[in-house]
Amino acid sequence: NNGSSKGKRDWDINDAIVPQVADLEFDEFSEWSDGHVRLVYSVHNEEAKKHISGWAMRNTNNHNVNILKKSCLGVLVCSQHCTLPNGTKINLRPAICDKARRKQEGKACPNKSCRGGRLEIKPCRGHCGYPVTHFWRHSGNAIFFQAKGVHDHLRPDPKNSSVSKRAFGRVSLTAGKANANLTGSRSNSVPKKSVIAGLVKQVKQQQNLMSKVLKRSTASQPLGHSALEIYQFNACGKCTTYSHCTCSYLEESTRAHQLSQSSNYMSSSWPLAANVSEPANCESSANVFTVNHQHITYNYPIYHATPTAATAAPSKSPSLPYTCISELAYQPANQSNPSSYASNAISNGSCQLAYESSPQLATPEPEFINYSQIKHLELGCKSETTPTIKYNATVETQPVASYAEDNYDYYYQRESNKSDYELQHQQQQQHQQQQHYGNISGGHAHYYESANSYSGVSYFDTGTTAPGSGSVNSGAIGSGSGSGLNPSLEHGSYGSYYDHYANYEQQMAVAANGFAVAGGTAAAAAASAVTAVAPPAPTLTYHHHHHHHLHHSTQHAPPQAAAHAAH
DNA sequence: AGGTGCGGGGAAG
DNA sequence: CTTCCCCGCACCT
Repeated sequence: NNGSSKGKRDWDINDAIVPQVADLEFDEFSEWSDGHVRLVYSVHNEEAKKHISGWAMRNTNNHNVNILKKSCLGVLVCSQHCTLPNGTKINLRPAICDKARRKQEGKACPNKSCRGGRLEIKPCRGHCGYPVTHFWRHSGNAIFFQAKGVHDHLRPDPKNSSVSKRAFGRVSLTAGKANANLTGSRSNSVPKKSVIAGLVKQVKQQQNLMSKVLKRSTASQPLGHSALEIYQFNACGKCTTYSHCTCSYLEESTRAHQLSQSSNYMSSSWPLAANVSEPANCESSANVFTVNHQHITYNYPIYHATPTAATAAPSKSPSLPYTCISELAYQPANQSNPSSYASNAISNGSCQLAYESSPQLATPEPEFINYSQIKHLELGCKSETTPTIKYNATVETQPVASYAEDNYDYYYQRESNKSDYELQHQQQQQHQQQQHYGNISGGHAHYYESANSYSGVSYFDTGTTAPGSGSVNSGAIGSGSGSGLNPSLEHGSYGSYYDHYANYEQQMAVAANGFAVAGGTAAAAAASAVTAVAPPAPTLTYHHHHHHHLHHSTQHAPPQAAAHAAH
């Protein structure tokens, strides 16, 4: 379904209304989705239900119960960047749990031939210098997935890989068979393991201290890299901030990126590297970090994906790569050839998205935007000057379906990323006389087991544009969990699983009634169904202290919702 | 023990 | 005031 089903992906995770997706059009689960991907899974998709990813994604609290946001933790690499016998690099999956991850850091490199290497996090900065983020949203019979950013690191090995086991399996630094093996093999060069252990301990303590002291300032930079350093690795070298970097991004760029990254990863490699100095340059395709510029589009998708927008979207030439929205807005679609991205990448200053350089783990973008409210942003990015968006936008303002950019499929249809990356990975492996390690190649399907009884669904809309939404109004709450469209979707034990957002959607549908019709019968049905309810316009608010939920001035969605909103 | 998600609360801008 | 992230908790595997 690469690029094919048009309209299918004409949505953004933040849209008030996400399109309904026919059962037949659900995507196959993508464990390694990379790049700007939007996928729609069935609510019956076990992996999707678990929000699984091959990447080490950790939950980041965005105080939006309707959209789960996760950010990439990167990979664990050897501080010495040693090479395994098979020619690959240490590339382990960081533990999701903070505590566990902390324990991982500083551990001895599991590579027997490595001398003194220790594991350290190579943070993901694939999204404008920030970690790649994944968003999950349950709606109707579908689970919407959206990824932002392109991982600037290799795929981590599965947790149960041999290397991983050696690294983390009950092996302490001072004792244990595996460790004994490791240190034994290099004992001739390394004086005493106790020394290593001591060093590691030191490092760990230092890290702890650092994290204590510096806390937020280093939060997103576990290794204590300055914003400048990050910049050097992610910005184009021309722009003073990410905000200003207008390097564009193409599908093809991913490949280039991945490949170059791979090689770079092999040779130089941050964070250890003393050659951190080499600033990425847009023009230089050779430069690993050049491609790291996913920009504004991530945060302010060009699309306003309402059913209408989706269908009514005029088909502009899918020529432009990822660029600042402003560029997209202003540049004529003149290059249908992705390979030209390099040259295209240099446009400067048009985008002024003001991502502050403050280190943050998660992406700086607004968590939940009613894009109907921020149409203008498409031109202004997140400009400092522009008062920007108000996230407490209300339904009063109608979504505008007129500015849909149909470059979407081109931009966001990133199914190819996967193969791109695999390509890269493969190449790397072949490049080094690939031996075994079948488990880290694309070979294995999912190293997560599917559980039938998973009940941890949190992000669920009964809304969408799905028809037969008799339960829409009261639905999404508790038991029924919505119109029987998803019988298997139980709301588990987490009390807060139901969707106000759904209601919001409904109301948006009402508000947008006029144009929603174009969305098709389904949408229309939903819209009209809701119309009957005619709920007061809910306010999408993000400032109710930390409870960024939808607040409905009144409830047509009684108890739970009320309780929830009561926060 | 680790993965996952929720949500409080502090901190920064 | 808004936004972000750390951290602890609860629950699950």
